[in-house]
Amino acid sequence: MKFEVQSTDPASNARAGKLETDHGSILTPIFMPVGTAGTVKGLHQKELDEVVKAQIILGNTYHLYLRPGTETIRKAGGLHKFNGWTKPMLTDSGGYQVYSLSQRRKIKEEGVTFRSHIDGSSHVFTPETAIDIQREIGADIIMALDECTPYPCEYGYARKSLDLTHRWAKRCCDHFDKTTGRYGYNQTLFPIVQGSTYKDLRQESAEKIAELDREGNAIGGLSVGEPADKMYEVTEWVCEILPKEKPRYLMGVGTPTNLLECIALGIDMFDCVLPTRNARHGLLYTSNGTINIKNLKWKNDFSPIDENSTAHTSRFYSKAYLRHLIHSKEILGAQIASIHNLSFFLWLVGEARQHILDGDFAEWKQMMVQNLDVRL
RNA sequence: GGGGGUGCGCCGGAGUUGGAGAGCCGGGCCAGACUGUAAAUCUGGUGUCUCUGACUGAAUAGGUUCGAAUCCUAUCACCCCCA
Repeated sequence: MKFEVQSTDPASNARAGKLETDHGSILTPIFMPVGTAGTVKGLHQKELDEVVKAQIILGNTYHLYLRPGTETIRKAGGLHKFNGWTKPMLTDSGGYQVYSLSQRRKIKEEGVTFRSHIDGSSHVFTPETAIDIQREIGADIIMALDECTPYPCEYGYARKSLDLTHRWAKRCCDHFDKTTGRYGYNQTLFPIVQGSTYKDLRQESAEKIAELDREGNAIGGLSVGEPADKMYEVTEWVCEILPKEKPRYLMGVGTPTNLLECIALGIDMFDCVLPTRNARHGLLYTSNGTINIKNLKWKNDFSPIDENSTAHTSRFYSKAYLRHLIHSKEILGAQIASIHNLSFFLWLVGEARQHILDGDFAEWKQMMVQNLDVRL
């Protein structure tokens, strides 16, 4: 993998870059649609590529391991072959499930034991098996196993958890370096900064993670319920320490405003379920604000969903029709709304990149942020 | 035309066989939530008002009774059977 910072914004820490993988290059800053189970819910790969213009998508180790199972993905020839997405992919390690499925897991030094949410069976994920499984899934960028801590998190627990995450990160790196990709292209491993909302822990973590000297670094444990200002503050502490010449990935973030604020702090990569999940639940993002398309006020509004959208479906179909589809729980509604939101997110980071290249990102961001959180 | 039955919430169902319903379940509807996806999910609201409390309410109009959704009479609507 190669990463190059192409331009830096004069008035902030925002940068535009290019990340090259064996499945193609990624122009940053970038938003990565989440496709947990090997699919970005509701979209064909063709739509993801040609309409949404996604450059890289996510998969999830825990979910793919449980279903369809590692063996099936190996037999398919890797996840790219299995789902037909030929561009770059990234897999999360299962570290987020340590947080989201906290009722169903036990953490030990060796690793995490999950009780499957599908059939209740027990499965042990260690740093080593997390790497092995991700080698078999075959994403271009794979993640270290970490513990994503909740918010709020007591200092004592955050301290203990952070030390474990660091030991796991080291084991992930060691195991990664002893193994190779099985499908003939390169993979790269990103370790993850943790430390909850504590400055000393975050700074220590950023230093330790940077010392591992991988090709890119991630920030985890944010967007778990803390106020947005706290998220920005932590991101700022960490970005000051993580090397500038390597990509910085802020995991699980976020809203359009979150994206712009964190790009300004020096983040290059984002992923989040918000655009797809909220789309299915009827919340649409536009440059003028958000729309709850289920609201009565759109019942007879036959204007386009978003005349400024890059997606033809959002210019073609009306608000009233989409409202009807979502209300009726019609599959097409989820599809149109998901295409809409993802198109907007990809448009937004593309615009951000262009404004960084043009040198007026900071002003543009200030203007955009005024409207993004308005409820239309 | 004759006989029998049933009527309460926006809809469907349950329940109430003289003793305190603004009241059960589901749906609909109206809102809200959602951030490395156990999520096409979850939460709340859904008679009226001057709203920490009141008022009205069991098809409609009367009647019996201390007390009626429940019993009686008439009317209306719907369903079933017979002609």
